Amino acid sequence: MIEESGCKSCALLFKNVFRKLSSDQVEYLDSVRNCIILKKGKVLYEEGNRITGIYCIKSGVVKIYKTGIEGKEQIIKFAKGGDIFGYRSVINNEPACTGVTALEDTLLCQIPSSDLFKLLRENADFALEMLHIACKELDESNRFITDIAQKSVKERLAEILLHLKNEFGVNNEDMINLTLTREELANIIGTATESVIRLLSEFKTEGLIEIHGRKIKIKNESKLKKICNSY
Amino acid sequence: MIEESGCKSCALLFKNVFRKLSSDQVEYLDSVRNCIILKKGKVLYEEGNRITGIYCIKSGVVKIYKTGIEGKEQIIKFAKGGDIFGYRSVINNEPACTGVTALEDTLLCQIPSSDLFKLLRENADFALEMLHIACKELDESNRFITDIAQKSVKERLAEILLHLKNEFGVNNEDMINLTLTREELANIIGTATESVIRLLSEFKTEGLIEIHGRKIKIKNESKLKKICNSY
DNA sequence: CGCACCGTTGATTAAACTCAACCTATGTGG
DNA sequence: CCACATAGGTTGAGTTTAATCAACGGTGCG
Repeated sequence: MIEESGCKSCALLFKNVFRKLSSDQVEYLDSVRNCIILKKGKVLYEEGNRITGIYCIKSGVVKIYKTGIEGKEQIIKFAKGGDIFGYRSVINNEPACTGVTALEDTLLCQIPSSDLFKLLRENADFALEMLHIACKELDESNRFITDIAQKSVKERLAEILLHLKNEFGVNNEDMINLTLTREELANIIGTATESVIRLLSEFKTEGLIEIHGRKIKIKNESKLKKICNSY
Repeated sequence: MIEESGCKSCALLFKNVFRKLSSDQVEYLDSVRNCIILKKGKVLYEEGNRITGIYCIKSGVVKIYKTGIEGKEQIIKFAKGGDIFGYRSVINNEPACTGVTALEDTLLCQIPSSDLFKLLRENADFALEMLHIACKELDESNRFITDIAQKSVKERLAEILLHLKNEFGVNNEDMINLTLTREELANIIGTATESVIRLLSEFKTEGLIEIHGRKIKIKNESKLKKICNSY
């Protein structure tokens, strides 16, 4: 299962932030990283923990969330194969401002902070690429603010379904390749679980989606797009 | 009014991102920057515009906002003396994802993109500092998401008043040093203008704040903090 | 003067939350 | 193997919150 052949032969190397590293640097990365297997449902770290490096996902999916009023979870984003996370806390040398939990069995590598800084200092292209990623996330967060502040729950749910399809794709039955509980869906768009349930069944009644347990298939994408008012 | 003595003698140089530059680099910065005076109410750029460099504020305040449903403005943040903005679009080489308008007469410098990249490439400390700033903003945006998603309008208004006091300070009469219209306040917290008006007068009735036109004084900070459930 | 913008208030409506009950599947310990 | 607990899902009723619509007053400016 864990064919740990090293970063050099990692299929994701050429797509992710580390593609800017020299081959010597990739070898260095290989020598300092730690591999972690995180079983579905397991917590990698909690908000407020000190973390000692950034994480890079080889396979699987995690949710990244903040804990708000009375412990209510607010999902900020997901990370999947090739994505890095945890860099905000490392760069700013602060405790984690989010918690991370696996949604599927997940294989990840940790790169210790000091080694990350070493690489950032000796490779300007790599540093620029990191900056790139941070700016991209910033953009996404700002869009999200606008959406939550201005759209109705219904519009947001339609949008998040389209977004999940886009980000995770579909399986051979056209089902979105990420299964979330109703509560998790609610914790993305910032609403109550019951509201998600009611709206999902409304979408289903209108023939926009198909539901099989936690698997969702989008049947009428253009109508969903009309509902969400953007995308 | 515009004592343009150059970056080297800019009082803000030692507080902002450029403090990591060498003195040669500061001189270079000085030679490539463009100075802009932006009168109160004037638009610097609109969402979707191509911008040719990043901006650094010498004095004044601008609001940075996205345009959402039916043109409704969503204020993402403010920028004041020493702050930089516009770097997201420059770094990612994309059209501006926000608009910028002066809330007061504002003096700013523009640093052309190519010169920014030159400095980022030749000075790792500077690049790290930029990364730092981006990560800090990312953190703020994520907190904001959680707030908007989970808090009531009342809680959010209380919070933003405390936040504005913190960020802009108060004048000799204890009034918050930033004057916004009721609509602008609504466009920060994502609500209707009328709701802001009603809640402000409620806070006033309860003796939490004092209102003189657009000037607001916080009279009972601890009670406001209780209302906003954090801070 | 008259227009435009801002602020305010009241009445009404609509959206979404909360609470409560109940059902199902799954897993656990006796 | 059964009894029970737990977690997730669903539905209905009632309530709360906040948006919308409408009217109106004040202020400043060309």
